[in-house]
Amino acid sequence: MIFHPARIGLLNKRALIRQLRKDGVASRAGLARALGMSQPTAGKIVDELLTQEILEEVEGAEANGDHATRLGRPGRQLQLNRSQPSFLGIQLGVSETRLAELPLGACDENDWHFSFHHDAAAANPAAAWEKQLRNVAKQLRSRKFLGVVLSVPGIVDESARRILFSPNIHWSESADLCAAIGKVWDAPVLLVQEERALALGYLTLHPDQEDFLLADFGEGVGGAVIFGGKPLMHPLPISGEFGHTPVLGNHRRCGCGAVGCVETLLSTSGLLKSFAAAHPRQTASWAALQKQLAENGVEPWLAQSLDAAAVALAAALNVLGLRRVVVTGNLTDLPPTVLEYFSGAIRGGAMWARFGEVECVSAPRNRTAGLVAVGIDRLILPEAEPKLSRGKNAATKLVK
Amino acid sequence: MIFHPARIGLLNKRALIRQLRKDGVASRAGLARALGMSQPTAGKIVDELLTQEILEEVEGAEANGDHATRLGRPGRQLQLNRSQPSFLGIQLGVSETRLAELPLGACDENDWHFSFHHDAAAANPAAAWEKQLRNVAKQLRSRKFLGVVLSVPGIVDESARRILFSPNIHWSESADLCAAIGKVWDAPVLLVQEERALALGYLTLHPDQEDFLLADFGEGVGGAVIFGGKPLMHPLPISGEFGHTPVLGNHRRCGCGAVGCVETLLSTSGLLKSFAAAHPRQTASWAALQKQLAENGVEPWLAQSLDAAAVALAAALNVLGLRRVVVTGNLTDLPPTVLEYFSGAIRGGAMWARFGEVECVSAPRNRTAGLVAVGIDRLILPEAEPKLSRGKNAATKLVK
DNA sequence: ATCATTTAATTAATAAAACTACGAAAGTCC
DNA sequence: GGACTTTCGTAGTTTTATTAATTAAATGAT
Repeated sequence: MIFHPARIGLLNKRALIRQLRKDGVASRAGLARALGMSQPTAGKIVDELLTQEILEEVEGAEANGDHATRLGRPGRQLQLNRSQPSFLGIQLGVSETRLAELPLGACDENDWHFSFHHDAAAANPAAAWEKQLRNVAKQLRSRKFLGVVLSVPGIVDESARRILFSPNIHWSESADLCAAIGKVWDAPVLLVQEERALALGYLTLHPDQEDFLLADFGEGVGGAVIFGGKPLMHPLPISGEFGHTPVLGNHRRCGCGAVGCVETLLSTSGLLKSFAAAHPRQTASWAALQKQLAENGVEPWLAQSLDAAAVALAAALNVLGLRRVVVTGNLTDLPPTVLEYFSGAIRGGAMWARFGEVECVSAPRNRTAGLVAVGIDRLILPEAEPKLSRGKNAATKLVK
Repeated sequence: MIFHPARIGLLNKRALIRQLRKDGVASRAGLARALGMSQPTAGKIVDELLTQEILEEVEGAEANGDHATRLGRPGRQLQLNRSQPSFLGIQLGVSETRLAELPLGACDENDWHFSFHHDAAAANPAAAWEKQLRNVAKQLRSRKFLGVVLSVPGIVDESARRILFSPNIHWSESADLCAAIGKVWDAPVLLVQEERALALGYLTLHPDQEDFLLADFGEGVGGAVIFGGKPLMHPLPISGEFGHTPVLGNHRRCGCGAVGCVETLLSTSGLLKSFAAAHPRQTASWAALQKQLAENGVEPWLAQSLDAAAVALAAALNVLGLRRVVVTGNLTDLPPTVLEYFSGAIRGGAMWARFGEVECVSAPRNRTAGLVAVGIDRLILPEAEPKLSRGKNAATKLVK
């Protein structure tokens, strides 16, 4: 990326919004201080964002943060616009799609306003899906959005907005869901890999934690890395996929086509399968599993699976130089001893544990916050368009 | 990092030098084209770098690259200064230290001009080392360098210039080697983790390959990641350490304090140990190992070790979204079947192998090129000094 | 109640860096 | 030798952020 003056304004604007997302509420002066820019600059950016209705002034708010002062003229506090929905968030689940109208600021809670079940038996599931979308569209208060953000599990090419591989929602691979959404709502459509959205959601709610690996356990097992406060982006449309690391000695077939993946052991169905194998007489239900583990602690079959996943995670931590794992999904829904064991196993393999603390925390899934973060990053602040800069000189020359 | 006009010039200068390192030789116009900047800008930057003697004009050279044209006024070709050494490179090995005077451009070959063995038995090994440095200094043609770059194996805090942990050169941990160098040569001293230097060296010689994981096998086992043409930098002073990922079922003690690390299986000594265990009657020498493998192919004991390392690497590839592994060190010194087996094992665990090509190539170690790359990046172009920008406003305020 | 103090926000002038446009220089091709 | 093409440098413009100075709005002491 080449920098010219016309571009750097955007970068500072981006930094300011990011800071404001961290602080929640801040004044022009506070932002300037935190970012190391001059007050006139911060003021000018804020004014611009106010006219765009991306920010709004907040009345009764007091300055928070370290620099809380009582003296002097009080700053006019600012926040990301909460008064109106800016984005439409859509979560494509395995059997269900959920939708929510999302304002730019403050979506701590995971309240999805609409949902419908998929009709996988339909002749054309994608068409049926689009029809249900239209149905929802009628019920929405707002017609117009800054953008629509769709989160999808599996392997996703976010820039090309294509679903490359989705073992549990196969029908979504051939369908161009973004195009379908574009037909229903007249707004730019963004596609996000699900775990990346979860990681960004965690980041929004814990803005101080700028480096971690999020590991999500559900129908599948996957993850995402936040590195320096930003999602680790990748040359390939694949990343965070520790769940498809093979476990030596494990021979279960995985949905991805390989054999022995971590996912076959620790996905919901994988856990139940192992549970059933270890306790043939019990009903292999999630409730029974919870009860069994609550009574007996981490049984050997589970310990082995956790050890294997921990090695894959530790390998990633060691290579990336991270020290924090955030666990979401089904593992957080089992007795706490399970997560304790898992934490210990990760620490055992993470090299940094020999020098300092390695943390492994559990967290609820925070999709909405993540979807908003994606929308802000990619729509409000169209950061890098290297084509634009490069194309102007290089491309025309080449054509010629 | 906050951007103001005074800063962005550096970024473009950095981009230009990087491009020139890629191309080897290029004209002002060619650089402007490649980088998408205007010709006046490129010209101005080049002029500045010429007066600093970082670049030099080259006489008889023809334009190379895709855009080779015969028409029009021929461009004056430029290259990184080769006519005089700019950096002093020092490689701290286990038993030996090697030194080389390095020009900015063109150090394809690994010719080290000076070397000496360590006196580990000395009462004060660090002082003995410094003395030997002085000895070398007398023999050097050049007294004055832009900088001295020291590469060290182990765990290194590059910004603090401290060696935190070096299992094979323990005496280096307590000694402040950079300070010692600073006493001998009056120039800024940079510290680089060895594998990172190797990775940067590979990048210099293969500038088109911007994303890969380098895995080095020697006295220890370690690696480094190049991500988007830059070394993946890390919040912790630790990264690339796939060698210290535990292998389930392996109980060898590792120099790092843990048990079962990959390194205990695939370091030179680890390989010989396994070889000896598998063939008690043979002499456990490297030559014997080579011979045995050349005759018998990859034996089961080796296959197991390679499989384990491959899983750790695959986990990292999957999480990072990479598709290329560059192998250096002792593994490249064994019969080719070994690397073939290893490649296959990595492909088996790398998820991208199900969708496209995963490459695993071997390469010689290229330290000198890496040391130069480090010197250029950190000395000639002092990129990010967030303190500077931030401190001016924030710090003074706080003090006050 | 008034005034000094402190912090916030705005305005004006300055500096840095990149861009476009134009023209001179230095080759090739006919 | 002239037409053409490409390179390189100069001049003037634009964008952006900075510093310095000014106005605004609160607290606290006399």
